[in-house]
Amino acid sequence: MLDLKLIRNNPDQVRAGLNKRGAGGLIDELLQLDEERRDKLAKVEALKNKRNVVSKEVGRLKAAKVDATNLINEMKAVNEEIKQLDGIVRSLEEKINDILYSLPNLPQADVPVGPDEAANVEIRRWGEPRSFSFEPKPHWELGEKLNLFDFDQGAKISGARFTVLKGLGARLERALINFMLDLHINEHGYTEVFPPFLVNRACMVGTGQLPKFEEDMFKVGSGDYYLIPTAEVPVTNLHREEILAGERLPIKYVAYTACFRAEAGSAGRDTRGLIRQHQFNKVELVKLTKPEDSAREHESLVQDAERVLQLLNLPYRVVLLSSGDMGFAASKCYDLEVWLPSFGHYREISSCSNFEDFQARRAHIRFRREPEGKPEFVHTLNGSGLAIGRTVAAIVENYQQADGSITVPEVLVPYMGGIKVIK
RNA sequence: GGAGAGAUGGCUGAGUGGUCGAAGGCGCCCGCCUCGAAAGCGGGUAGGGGUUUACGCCCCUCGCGAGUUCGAAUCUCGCUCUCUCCGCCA
Repeated sequence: MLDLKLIRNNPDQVRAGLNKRGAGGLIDELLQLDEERRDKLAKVEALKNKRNVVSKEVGRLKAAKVDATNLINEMKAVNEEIKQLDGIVRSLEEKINDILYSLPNLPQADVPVGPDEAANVEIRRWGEPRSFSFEPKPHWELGEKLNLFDFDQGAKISGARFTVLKGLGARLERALINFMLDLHINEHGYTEVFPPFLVNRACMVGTGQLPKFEEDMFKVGSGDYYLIPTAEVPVTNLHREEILAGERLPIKYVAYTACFRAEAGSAGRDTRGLIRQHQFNKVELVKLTKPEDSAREHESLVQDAERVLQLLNLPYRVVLLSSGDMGFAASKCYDLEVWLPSFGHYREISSCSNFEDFQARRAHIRFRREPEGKPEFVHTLNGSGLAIGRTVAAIVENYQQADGSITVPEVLVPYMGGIKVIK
């Protein structure tokens, strides 16, 4: 959520920023509603002040056994007026909040401007895509042949976009989860968190999934529960409504969770294989930082995610997303794209975003620099480190042999119980 | 699921209709004392919103939401959460 005071004081700057994302149209309406609200608020607060003063006077008169009927009757009339004005103020606030909650974050100055991924900028590449002496097969073919995944059974027990992992396929999934967690915990200094996979609505609003993207979420039962689309939601919201001591920052969490996405609007895309599933596993990195540190922490978060691909020896590139391709809440976002031989190009495997204070303002996550200092909003960041299913796909495809077997990346062998080849 | 108890500031804990945003204690901050520290002494110490060049002033908030009243932390109703006991259960 953007700061209403910032919009009030710098409407042109905000409008320009939002226009980079095609979302600047509501600012004038917002300003008008804001002005009207403040006008009505001043009126109703003056009346409330009068009520408070007179009520105290009534108390004094009664204590002195003096009749106060006139004052009481006068306040009854004032109360009617307060009630009416309060209603107007509340409905104006609802309209203001509806707009504020629907506005995306402002892009940072160095974010390339453009409507979609065509404007993204490649930052760097690591590793050389392997040249095959044979025609490389897609991961779904290799995996089904080796009995690592079963797409038909996934469809039978659940539906489209669900997959059953079996045998060494399930083992590989679990090995990757443990490998990534260990790396980030032991070498990158993150604290492990294992959160619930169901969260309440306030969490979803806090990180920006709601109210705008309800159709992408799975809602559970009659209650207030949502299946998490990413660990970002529960982990960032750990500190919702809190004021943290400044010396605790930066806070760095790593969490393995399953993730659940309705994939509304993705019908027909990536229908084969592990690339786009309703349920997938992911190891997620989350940081809470002081505002002045978030840019630096963003870069180091990307490097922490890159380290996973480097250790797995998977070729990848880092892409800076354009203003139009970034997620709703992001101010700046790097994607890590891994080389997939079956596609013949790079494919997103991690998304590392700096949200600045956008989520913190929604979720009321603040900190105090000094013990007596004023609370300020933290900056929140997160990134996949990495998406497990896409990593499995990348390993299967990049490590495939002519005979259809898969070499296990060296760092994973201990996590695979010493198995070096999947055949 | 059944029965009962509770929810007040960073923590603890008073407060059952009026001057209470809230006593006391702890913690924290500033000062005095000290070579320095501790102890002691004095003062300060919630969040949000509106307004103001500023000092300041005003409004709201005692789990959340309604209601009664001129006036609610205090009374009424609903909800959420926590604790104890029983049942069920991985």
